[in-house]
Parts: sequence; C-alpha cells; structure tokens
Amino acid sequence: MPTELLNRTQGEIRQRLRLYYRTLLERLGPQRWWPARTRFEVIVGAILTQNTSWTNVERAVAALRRQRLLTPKALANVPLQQLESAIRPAGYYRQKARRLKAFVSFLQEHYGGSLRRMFQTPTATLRHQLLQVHGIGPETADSILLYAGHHPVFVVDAYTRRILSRHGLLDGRLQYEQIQRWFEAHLPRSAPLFNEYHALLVEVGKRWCHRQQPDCSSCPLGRYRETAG
DNA sequence: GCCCAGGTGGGTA
DNA sequence: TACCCACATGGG
Repeated sequence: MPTELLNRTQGEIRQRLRLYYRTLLERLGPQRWWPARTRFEVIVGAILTQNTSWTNVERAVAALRRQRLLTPKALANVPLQQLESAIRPAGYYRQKARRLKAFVSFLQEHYGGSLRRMFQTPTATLRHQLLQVHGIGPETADSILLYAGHHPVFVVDAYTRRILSRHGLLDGRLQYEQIQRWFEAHLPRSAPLFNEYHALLVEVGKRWCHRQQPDCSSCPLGRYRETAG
C-alpha cells in the first residue's frame, strides 16, 4: 500500500498542504492553542481530552483549579478518590485519575518534579519516555511535547486522518507514526506551524468533517476535495 | 433514545 | 499484526 493514494509527487503534496494551511488560516484565523494558563495545565488537559469533548474537559479543569490541584505536587498528594471526583465531568474519570497520577509520578522520578528539566530533554528521548507512562499514547505524548514543550512534532488525531483520507491525500488506515512522518516530511519542521496546523484541522473536523455525512459544501476545504477518500 | 467526542490499554486469533 | 472491547460524561 503506497503512502499516498493518488500517485502524487512530493511537490504536489507539499503544495497541497501549504494551500490547506493558508486557506484555513485565512478563513478561521489563528486558533491560539493550547487553551490553558500553564504548561502543566496543558498536560492535564491533554490527558483529560482523550476521546472527550473539550467542553467536558473545561469543567474538570475548572474543578481542579478551584481545588488548587493544577500543580504536579498537588496532584501527587491529592487522594485518588478526590481526584476522581473533581474530574468526573471529563468522563473515564477513574482511568484518567490514574493516568494523571502516573504522569506526576513519572515527572517526580525522572525529573525531580521539574517540567523545565523535562522539556530540556531531546525530543526523541522524551517522547520515548512519555510513551512508557501508563495512559499516555502517541497523540497525548505529542500534544504534551508540542503544546506544553514547544517541541516540533506533528500531532495526529482522528480528524487529521479523516480529513486527509477523505481528500485522497493519504490512507487513513496507516499507523500513527506513519502519518506523522508523512506530515513532517512535507512541512518545514516548525513548532509554531505544527501548533497552528493541527489546531486548524481539529476545528475543521469539529465543524464540517463528522464521522457520518461530512458537510463539504460549507467546509473551507470542500472545493479541494477529490475522489478516492 | 441515539450518536458523538482533540484515545489508550488489554485481550484474542 | 489486526481487530475487538471497556472506559463515562455531557451535548446535539
């Protein structure tokens, strides 16, 4: 199975990716991700938003803030049941409470609780370490690296797969790292660019590219969609 | 009531 | 490797 469905040249893919970015930025404006006040809040949000709508995550984050739990130390010390109760609106709250605990344990053990030290680690090394933490998979690890640490990694999510495969640009069944490499091979390696591009794709996904019945007529990218999606 | 949401890990063939 | 499934709340 070739990486690209429609037998495009590398140049054509790069041109298409630039066109999409320019179009979305023009039509939707900068998304200014990640919506959070601190780096640690980005990490907490990245875990809480796993397969969950952002509005539900916001309630959970607000509860954590009210209880002054938005620091590594506070999360490490809070009883599990209290943490579960605080993040309940985000769903999967029992799993996610353990995942938050797992991350702050990792941070303490490897970096003495210091996010600054953690993010000084080379990208590939830190990504590998994050993937060892229970409950942190590739998308969460990359969201942490990019949006909390400003490391230049492209974040792939369900919307990214859906949009690009419906446009016939890549095979949505490819593995996470394959799709990530595809983006990173065709775009300048820039954290601000990766930040904005992923955020724009999520906005497109939320508004126009649902699982069933995409609304391509009003989607800013609709006119560029071709067959073989 | 139904489908969906900014995934992940565990189990099975 | 490639599927299945559980996990859970809240909005449309």
